[in-house]
Amino acid sequence: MRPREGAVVILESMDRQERDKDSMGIGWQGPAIGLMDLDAFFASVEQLDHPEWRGKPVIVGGDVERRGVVSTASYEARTYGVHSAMPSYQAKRLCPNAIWTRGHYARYQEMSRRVMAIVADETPLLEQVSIDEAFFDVTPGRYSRESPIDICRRIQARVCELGITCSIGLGVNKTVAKIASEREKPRGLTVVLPGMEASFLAPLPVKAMSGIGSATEARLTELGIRTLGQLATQDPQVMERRFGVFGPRMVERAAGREHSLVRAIDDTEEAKSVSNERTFAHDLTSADELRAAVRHVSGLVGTRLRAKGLTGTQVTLKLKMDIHHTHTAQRRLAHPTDDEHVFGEAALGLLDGLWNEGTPVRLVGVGVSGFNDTGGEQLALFSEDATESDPLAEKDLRKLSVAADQVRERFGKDALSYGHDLRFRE
DNA sequence: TCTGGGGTCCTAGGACCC
DNA sequence: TCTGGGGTCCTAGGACCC
Repeated sequence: MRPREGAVVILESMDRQERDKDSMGIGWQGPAIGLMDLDAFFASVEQLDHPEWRGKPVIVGGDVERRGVVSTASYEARTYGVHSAMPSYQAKRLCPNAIWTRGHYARYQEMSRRVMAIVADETPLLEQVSIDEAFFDVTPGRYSRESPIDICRRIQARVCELGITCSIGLGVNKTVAKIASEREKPRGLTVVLPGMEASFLAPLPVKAMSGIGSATEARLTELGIRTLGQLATQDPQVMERRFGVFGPRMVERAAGREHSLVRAIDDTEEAKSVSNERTFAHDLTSADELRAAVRHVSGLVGTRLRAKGLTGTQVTLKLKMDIHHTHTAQRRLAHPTDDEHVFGEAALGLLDGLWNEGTPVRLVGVGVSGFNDTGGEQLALFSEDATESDPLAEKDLRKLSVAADQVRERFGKDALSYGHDLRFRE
């Protein structure tokens, strides 16, 4: 796959001569931050792996029957109006002929690692922000004297060789780079030259800036603030009273005055929490079903904790009754654990406080956090909980969990299930 | 036949301590 | 005749991101 011709958009007012000077790497003043975003990433990998799907609408997402949503739509599917986070039933209506797949996450991760390795090879300082996005620092003179624009072009060309494409935004800070990357997609390179950030940002709606979602957008609209230009002229103190620490930061970022640091992060950085959740095709209403679901989801979390070598002391139970009503409860454990028999029982203990028998539940989530904590030892003195006060039984149950991991590892994740797994329909 | 699943960060209120 | 105020920790919920 070749980079598209003519997709470079340089937002500036320099004349030709100035631009040539920049190509030699001496024209860029100040920091140069890039944001690389893979184009329709999951769908593109599917099209790479299934040549017969190329040029056709492909949707990676959940089943209609399971109340799923679209994860990624290929550009062909987008022409029908399909986009990420759209309920699958809507997408199916808009584009009945689309090719559907639930996705292959391990494969996306593998491709992601190869892309990130390319970026890391071009500049030593990168901050991976998700599976398909990374900031990188190409400030002239810091790691190389080369033009930042040339480095971006080369990253795009090398990613293309993998069979997928990316878009890049380049500017003096992260806010500008991120918004620029969305300007021209797919395969775009949008450069906001130093000094141009205020005029680049000013006409854009506030929601274009990451960190401003629909709730903040609504509150800003109430104040008559619709564009980043308007946001940039607000009194930081007034904004702090209304929006907390985020207020003044919004103003700085909207004005293009943010000073960003690219923090070296890769995907091996330790997570702060591990959680799984399941939405059910049909709401759960009985205590039996619900308890079985909590145990099942706890098992998913336990397997991942053990694979990552993490033990935590904080367990969270999450129940979603309907789209607007979600409740969570947390409990601290006596000792760090990675065993669902321990934290799963604690999660079941939280159930009583959150749920009244008969209330329909559409989603059950279980999370474990507190990975650098030794646990609430003192509190354990008062624990009546059998699994917590009988260390021998606890150890035996963990052996069972590890054995189950190994069976699933060898024979597939459906090879083994506990009795409670059969008590509800996922 | 009406919106997933994986995360992070911030805030507000209550408990508790001094 | 009586309840301030600061600090810290914990918990629940909300906003946001991809």
